[in-house]
Amino acid sequence: MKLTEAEWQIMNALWQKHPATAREVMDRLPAGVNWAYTTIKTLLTRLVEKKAVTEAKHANTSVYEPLVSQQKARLNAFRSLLDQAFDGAIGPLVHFLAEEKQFTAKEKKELARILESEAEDKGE
Amino acid sequence: MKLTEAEWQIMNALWQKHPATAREVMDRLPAGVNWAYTTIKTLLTRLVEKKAVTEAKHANTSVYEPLVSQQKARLNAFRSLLDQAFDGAIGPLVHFLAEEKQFTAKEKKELARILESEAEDKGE
DNA sequence: AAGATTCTACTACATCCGTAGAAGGCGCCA
DNA sequence: TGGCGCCTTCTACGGATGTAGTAGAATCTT
Repeated sequence: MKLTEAEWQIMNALWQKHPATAREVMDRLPAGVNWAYTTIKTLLTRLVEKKAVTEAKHANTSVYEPLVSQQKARLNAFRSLLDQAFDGAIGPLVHFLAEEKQFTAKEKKELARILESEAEDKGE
Repeated sequence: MKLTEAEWQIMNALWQKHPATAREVMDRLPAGVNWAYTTIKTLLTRLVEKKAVTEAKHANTSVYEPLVSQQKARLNAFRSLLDQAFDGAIGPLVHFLAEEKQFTAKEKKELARILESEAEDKGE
């Protein structure tokens, strides 16, 4: 289940609170994304076809609900990135993050801390 | 500079060793990617247009060289993922990784260790 | 030097993606 | 009851992407 960029916008809005109507989704899109209402509808329809979302009618209005969890979608996206850009392994990503000045020491420390504690929990 | 999936394959092969000819790139594509020679050429041409790669002629054969470093491309991809799927912040990614059972404790520990040491180096 | 091999440039084409307009249906308000 | 406004479904369309064929030029091979 690969989402396109535009579809991510929709899903992000939908995950925020659902079920939701197309108009609600529209209102929750980030400022700067000024799509026509029908654009949202088109995207939602495509997402329904893709089985990423369900559609239910209430009176004459469709109400949408995510079928794919945010966690799952994130995992897919993360894996794809790993496969595509980091040889499919966490090692190279780690390396990259370590090299990367773009992230603050604080961010890195936080990441490290959480991962560390997680690792402890599971015991090696 | 956004690379498409197919383009990543080419770039990955090119970063491995360069300059390289189209045929060399072809030979280095992962098993399972069995594209026609002309497909590779098309992709390389598009990458040249995008200025992600340079092309130089040696006799009648083109030799290609990446113009965009792997590090840079990775950063772009990583940032895109962050923006698209993780609210543009490292925090949610951290959370996600922590939740995610998909990664072994070992991987997490490694990630943690490297990030930790990096953070130390820079001092907070 | 002729045939085989390999390149290159160009063209092609189906599908996907972003983005939306048009036209018709339904409920609400004056 | 005639609009007004919102909803729906269908259709569209240009540009990006994946994937490759063709034809002619250059080069190697014997």
